[in-house]
Amino acid sequence: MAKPTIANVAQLAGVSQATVSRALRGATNVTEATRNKVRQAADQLNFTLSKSASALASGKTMRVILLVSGKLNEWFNSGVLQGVYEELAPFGYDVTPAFITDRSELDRFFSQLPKSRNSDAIIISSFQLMPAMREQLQAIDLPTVGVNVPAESGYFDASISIDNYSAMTMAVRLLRSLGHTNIAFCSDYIPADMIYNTSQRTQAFADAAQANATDGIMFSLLTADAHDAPLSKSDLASQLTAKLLSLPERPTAVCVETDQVAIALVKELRKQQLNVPEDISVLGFDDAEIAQAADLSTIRQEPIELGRIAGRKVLQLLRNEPLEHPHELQDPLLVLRNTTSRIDSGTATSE
Amino acid sequence: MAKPTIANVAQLAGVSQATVSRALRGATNVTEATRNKVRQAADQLNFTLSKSASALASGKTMRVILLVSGKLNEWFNSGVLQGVYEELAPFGYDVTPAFITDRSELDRFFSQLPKSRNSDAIIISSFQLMPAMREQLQAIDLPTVGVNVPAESGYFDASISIDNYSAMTMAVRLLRSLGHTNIAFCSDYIPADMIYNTSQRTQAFADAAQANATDGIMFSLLTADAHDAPLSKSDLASQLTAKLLSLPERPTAVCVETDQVAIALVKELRKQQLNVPEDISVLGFDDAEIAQAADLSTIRQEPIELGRIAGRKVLQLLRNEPLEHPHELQDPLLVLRNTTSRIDSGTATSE
DNA sequence: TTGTATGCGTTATCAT
DNA sequence: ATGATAACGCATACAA
Repeated sequence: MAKPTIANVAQLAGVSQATVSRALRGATNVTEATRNKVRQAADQLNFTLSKSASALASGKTMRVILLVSGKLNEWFNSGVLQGVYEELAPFGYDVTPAFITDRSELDRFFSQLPKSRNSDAIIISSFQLMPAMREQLQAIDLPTVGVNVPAESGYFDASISIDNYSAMTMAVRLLRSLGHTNIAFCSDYIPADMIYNTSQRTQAFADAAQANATDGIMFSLLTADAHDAPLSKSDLASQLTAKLLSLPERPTAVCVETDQVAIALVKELRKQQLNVPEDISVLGFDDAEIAQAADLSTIRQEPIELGRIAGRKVLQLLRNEPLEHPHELQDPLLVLRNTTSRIDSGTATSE
Repeated sequence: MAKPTIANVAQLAGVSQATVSRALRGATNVTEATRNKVRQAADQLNFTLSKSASALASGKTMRVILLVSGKLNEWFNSGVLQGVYEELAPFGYDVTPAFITDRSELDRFFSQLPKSRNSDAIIISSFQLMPAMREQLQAIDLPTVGVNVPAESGYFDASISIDNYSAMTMAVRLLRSLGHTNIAFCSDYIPADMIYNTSQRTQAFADAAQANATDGIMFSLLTADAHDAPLSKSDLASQLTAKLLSLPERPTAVCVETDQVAIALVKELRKQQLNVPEDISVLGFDDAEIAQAADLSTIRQEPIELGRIAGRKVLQLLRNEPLEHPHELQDPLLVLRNTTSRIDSGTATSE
């Protein structure tokens, strides 16, 4: 038989279509006896329910969209996907990933979003909230949960984000207690219409600097210059190194927005005859696999866990369960490895 | 309006439902004038076609399943996903990832596979062909393309795989021409019912060894012992190091099945006072991001490209286009960095 | 080129 | 607990 339908199963089992439907979906009001009959018949015919037909009839698509900024194979994004999948798959939900890398795609996606009846919920990861998005976001009647999004509630039904502010505060405190009094923060160049949430770290660092400004600590903010094309990590690193070394007083510690850049920076610094961590401490952000391989001290993010939490929130929303804490912040974790150390007093001035 | 249907659009545009359907899907037999009318009406109503309804009516789900072994956030898998997505998304296909980590899941998945009418095609990545799978695979009437699967055709309509044999041959040749005459291959422990295709590399190395056995080169195969739980990479590395150093004659070069393990091995070797690459060369496999960060010489695999090729094959299959070369092998690329070097004659004997 | 009518495979409402 | 039947929203064969 080419493609058995529910009718075939019903006939073979000697019951009605409705009963087959009920039996196969595990509805309560079916005798175990008939349920077994039906199951047997279904097995025999190699039958499974058609998701499309179910979706059409029930209004539930059993799919949730995961929209990420940047490519699907990026460390953070693929981790979130994994986490989301882990939570949703057991309940029969498919997760449909979508990714967006530039502004025009973003606009197009969001302008279509409110119309879409092709998923039951949508998870949005690591997007800055652009004005244009806000309207669209509110126009969606689907459950919407954010991952690593600005915590301003009202746009997402729920969200889970890394607490960047707490992270940078911890970082600054750590470096201070290691004796560092001249700390820099390196951020990648971020175009104005870009979408990543990482720029929040810059702000968080600035705030932390502000909070510690009184006790004579020096802070500097280093950013790569704008370019047409995105810089390679090593070009970026050498540019940042140059800026670092041309400061009036060379910092003894550097926070870097991303492990990748941090590692490139360490390489570049060593090339310039600066010892890491003896002469200068470097602290990354993420704790991706490479951080471990490179023995980089870093602030850990856990994308899989974020994805799981997001997945669970989706499930609750879908069941109309009230969320105790719709918007959560996750505390980051400092991972100390081999690129940070106590300041070597005496070496701290200049080269 | 809650959820506009095609009927609403038809009414607003003053045409029939059929015309709306045709216009919106870009069928040829529609006047540009009416198409515009329809588009306008659709925009105004915030209407998009329901995938479920389309799928039901047309028999095309516009989705393709990507099944991978191991987690979605693994380097290889997420790369393949990205590549597949890049090719399929522009044509309106959703890609639905699914992953499988153990044998029982695999059995369940494959036993359900033939029945499923929930996707138009299926891409299967990095699975060893188990006997049980073969039947199921043949029972599927969906287009099926494999990524990094054994090249035995007949089970997949198309496939694209890394040429492991060629890779290992290249690796052995390279090491030989660097003067190495005692070469080892390190593989992770792979349970008998496991699914990864990487074990093929072991075989390929054995074959390459065979082919070069005549001219006095020594080969050894090192495998981690079986354990209940999978070993951590560093535990694995220290175990392999121990085996390596307890060989009658210590090899001067080692191929390692995976970058991750290779890097851990390098660390362990250095801890044991062996200089890499001066005393011993290490060659990884994959060229994941960590390989670059760790300056590891390695054999490059390009998962994104593999995914793209698989995606294109799916598209062709879906269009019933004949494939010139349904089953392709991709030549690997040697990437020389800082863990391989010419043998230091004289140091080559023992520690 | 456009309209009419039917069917796609389920779920859900209402009976029984 | 089970059965009959009307949606669900669209695509397509056929007619005009």
